[in-house]
Amino acid sequence: MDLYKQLLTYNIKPSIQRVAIMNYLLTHRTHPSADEIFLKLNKSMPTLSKTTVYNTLKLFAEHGAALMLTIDEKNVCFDGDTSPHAHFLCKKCGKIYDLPMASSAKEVMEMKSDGHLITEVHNYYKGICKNCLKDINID
Amino acid sequence: MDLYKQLLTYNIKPSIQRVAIMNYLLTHRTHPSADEIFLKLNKSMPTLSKTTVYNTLKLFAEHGAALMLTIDEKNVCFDGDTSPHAHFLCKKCGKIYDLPMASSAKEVMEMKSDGHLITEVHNYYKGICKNCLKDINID
DNA sequence: GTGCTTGCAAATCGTTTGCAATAGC
DNA sequence: GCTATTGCAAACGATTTGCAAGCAC
Repeated sequence: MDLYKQLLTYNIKPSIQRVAIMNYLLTHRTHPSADEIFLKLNKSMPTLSKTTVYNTLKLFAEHGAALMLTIDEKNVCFDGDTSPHAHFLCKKCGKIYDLPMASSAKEVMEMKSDGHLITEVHNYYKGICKNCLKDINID
Repeated sequence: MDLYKQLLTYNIKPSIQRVAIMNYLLTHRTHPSADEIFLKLNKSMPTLSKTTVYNTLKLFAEHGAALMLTIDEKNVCFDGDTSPHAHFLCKKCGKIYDLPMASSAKEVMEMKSDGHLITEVHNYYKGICKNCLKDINID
């Protein structure tokens, strides 16, 4: 399995659980919370514990294998896509969408960092998504 | 008192508690959490309740009188400065600093919003602040 | 005196911790 | 066998809720 190697490149020892969680992240680009991942995977892996999901996601984030998003004030969410991109949270339906990151956002910010060492860039946008806008217009 | 009028411009009925909390936000630009505000104000207002602090901050955020920041995964923080600017969280000392927002970040993003209606822009940066960097270099 | 605001106590819920059982080299 | 990983149950802590008392116009 390919995910095995991929975890190793991040210096993460692969285990059944870790591979399953990474696989979930990469095949479900919905920016799930730890609880969502647990609930879904628990169906096919009944012995999986919530603790392991939390431990694993934290490990992934620390090793750069996943992004930890704090866009939603209720839950921390996770993203298996670590390439630079922005996120949009719909305040109506709660979905998180990917958006392209403003092209030079990273470079511009390094100039404006005021002497701080920046290691993470998070661009969050909030509002009403196009699907919810549609529903509102119909009303 | 000036804050009285200011709250009214946001359609917020001023009360002793609300004025005190807004005053704290405007005189302490440290991006405090609800709990921090409560602990500080409680000294001079012993009857103030934590519930009121939470209610008030939520009200402020809904009326655009303050920003609700989710940069820190532990606590929601609040900012009385509602002008467009970015935030930097130091992973070592936990302090949140203000940074100028990349000049055209807002405009660029409206072009790239993919049909969603954007009402809030949050630019978060994380890393090590210049003061903590200094300490590390001395070691 | 009606409606909004406050404040207390309890509940909620996402997340973390302690620790024993287990798996992998 | 030793070390890292897992999983359960309990703890934790930030935030919310229910509701009664207080305040303002």
